[in-house]
Amino acid sequence: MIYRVAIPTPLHRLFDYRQPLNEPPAQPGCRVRVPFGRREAIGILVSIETTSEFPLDKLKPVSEVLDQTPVFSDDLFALTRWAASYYQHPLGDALQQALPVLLRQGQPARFAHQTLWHTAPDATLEAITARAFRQRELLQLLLEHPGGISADALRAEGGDPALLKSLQQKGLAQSFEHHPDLPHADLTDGVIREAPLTLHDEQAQAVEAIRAARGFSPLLLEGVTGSGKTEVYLQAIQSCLERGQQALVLVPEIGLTPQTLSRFKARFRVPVLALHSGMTDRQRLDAWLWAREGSARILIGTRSAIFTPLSRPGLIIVDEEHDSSFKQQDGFRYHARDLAIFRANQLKIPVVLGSATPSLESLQNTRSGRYQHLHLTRRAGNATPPVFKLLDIRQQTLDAGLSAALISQIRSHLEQGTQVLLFLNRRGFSPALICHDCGTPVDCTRCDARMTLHRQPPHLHCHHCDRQTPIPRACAQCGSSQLRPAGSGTERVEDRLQVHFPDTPVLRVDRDSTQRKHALERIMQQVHQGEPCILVGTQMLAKGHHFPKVTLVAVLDADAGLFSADFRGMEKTAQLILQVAGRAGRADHPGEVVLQTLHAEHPMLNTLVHAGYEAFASEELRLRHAGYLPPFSHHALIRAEANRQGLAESFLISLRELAQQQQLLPQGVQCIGPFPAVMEKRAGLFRAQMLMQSPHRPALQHALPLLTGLMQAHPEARRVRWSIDVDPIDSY
DNA sequence: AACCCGATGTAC
DNA sequence: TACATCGGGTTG
Repeated sequence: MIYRVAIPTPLHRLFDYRQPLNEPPAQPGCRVRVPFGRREAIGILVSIETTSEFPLDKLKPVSEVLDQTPVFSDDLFALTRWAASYYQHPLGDALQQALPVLLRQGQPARFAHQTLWHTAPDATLEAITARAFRQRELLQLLLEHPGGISADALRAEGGDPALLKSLQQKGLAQSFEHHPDLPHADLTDGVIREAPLTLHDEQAQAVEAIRAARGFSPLLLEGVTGSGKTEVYLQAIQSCLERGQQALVLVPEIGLTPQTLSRFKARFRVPVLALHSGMTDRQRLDAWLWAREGSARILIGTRSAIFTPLSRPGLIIVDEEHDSSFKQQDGFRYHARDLAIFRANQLKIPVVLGSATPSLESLQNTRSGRYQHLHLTRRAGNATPPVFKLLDIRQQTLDAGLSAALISQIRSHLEQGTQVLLFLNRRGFSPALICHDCGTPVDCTRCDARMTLHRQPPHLHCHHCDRQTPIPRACAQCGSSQLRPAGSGTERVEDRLQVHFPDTPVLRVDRDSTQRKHALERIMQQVHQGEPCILVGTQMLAKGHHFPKVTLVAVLDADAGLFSADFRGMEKTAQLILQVAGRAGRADHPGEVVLQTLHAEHPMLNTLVHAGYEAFASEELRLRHAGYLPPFSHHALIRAEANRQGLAESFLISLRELAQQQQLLPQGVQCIGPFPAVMEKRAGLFRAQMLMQSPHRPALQHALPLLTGLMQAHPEARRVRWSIDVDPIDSY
């Protein structure tokens, strides 16, 4: 028998091994330890063959089969294999990434075992002489913990675990292996702990539609901020739990706030488990095992949680489905939302995509009838929607990005005793440091980019490659000492606001100000006390948190994404603006949203703020259709990078020529480019890209492995690093 | 990718 | 002479 094994390497092929002697055949989906070159690797057994293309006498035997039962169930195996093929990623690497870290490292697929100690059934304190008072102390502690206690916990309570052996020899203490209990495993009285909220009409209809869904049913839940999407999720999950099934909830990277988790835990008695980056590898493996055995009933996690095994799957929810963090941006570039659709189809269960600002892809899927469209247009609790205003800043002098009109508006809101939120998606003090005598900016030596000036602490920082340098005292070009900051980031806005409003706290929220542990928590605590304050921040502010006392939201640079080279720029801008706007005002305080813009007549901005997201999306879809852009065509972006200029581009030109000579591109598959990346040099590498486009997804899918084959065999591939991004969401 | 090998460059 | 760096090759 020959084992065909997928090994985590960048190689797009599998490797054959001999079955170890005197061992029963292993099942596909099991991990195997194999010799690989001069090292060992852990691979996944993909199939068992009777023949090999490779000379039989050169096959090495598998060193060890690591699993009795496969770590890949049939459905997860199929999902991951499909994803590897769809995203043109080597199977071995894709399979590895679908597993928890400890399983990748070859640890057994078992729960953590802890050795606990307890007393023997008839042990009493009198059995120990008063002279052995340390042993008596220890026995006393054991008697206080009839359920068992670990050696470490004994030490923490002042006992000496070294004496456990003596107690054991006297027959007074015993050790046992403990498999940790699943948290919140309280199933005595049904699944509900806390009564559900009363639904308004639209919510009730949405819950009903999800409950009525049978088999594979994709639903798009489009609900404005504050319309109660989460309550819809909770009640849909309730039905799923009552049928004895499990629910998988995917959230964006920053979306997994403790509040979200505690809301699920407060509602249900069933075990709710989170899967996120803050957990230890052991915690993640335990959660994976609990999900697989079916005892974890609700799984909430980010992108990679789509690969969680479920024994009784009933419902998948993707919250904030438009969020780009569902797409992995390097290596195995899968989109968790799209894999969620695949998985729901495979498992024949409903999948709910929820968002206030759905992606155009999902909206188009509702139009074509593939997804059912559910709407929540009303805000819960009579909250009024915010009022939008485009603030024309043409010919206005700006003070660190703030117009005089905005400053006076901030003042009037603060005087009413409410809070203000300013959004600027640019951290640091200023995005450039420019010589006032000769006009030369300080550039990053490794990127085609300006260095960003930071003042807290003072240094220059390249946001593209992370290079940091001290602030130069003179211009490298002309020697002048007149280096001045140009433009403003959050630090500078914070500074100027503090000058304008010396008596009001100005709280900056960005990656820099929240690096220290609990820094963000502390800021949030201050905001929630409700005193007037000004929040200044990047997109960190736009997600997750709600600020009921904020009555004014201002987007300082609404034009930032308006004219980007990326055709998705407008969509992303609209989603971000509405997301930020949604932070403001609840119930009694109607919110006001001010967008500072140089393009107050911009048709799309006007459609967005005056007619709403659906109207905006219709218009944007019309433009995409006219331009043969996604979702009306499908893209795969071939990226290449090399350490010398021109190499990456010539590699792609050669690829294109080879593909055309060999007629590898089916009818309708168009090749656009190659062209240098928008920022050609980044982190010392010169980058180029070529776009493959087709109105017909299968045609594109047919061409991609052929292109991959060409690139792998290409002699230049030694000097050029290439990758394929299927369904890219940003070019760069 | 991780690892090896051989050729060439360079610090001492 | 010892070592670092680069290009090229291999993985069953």
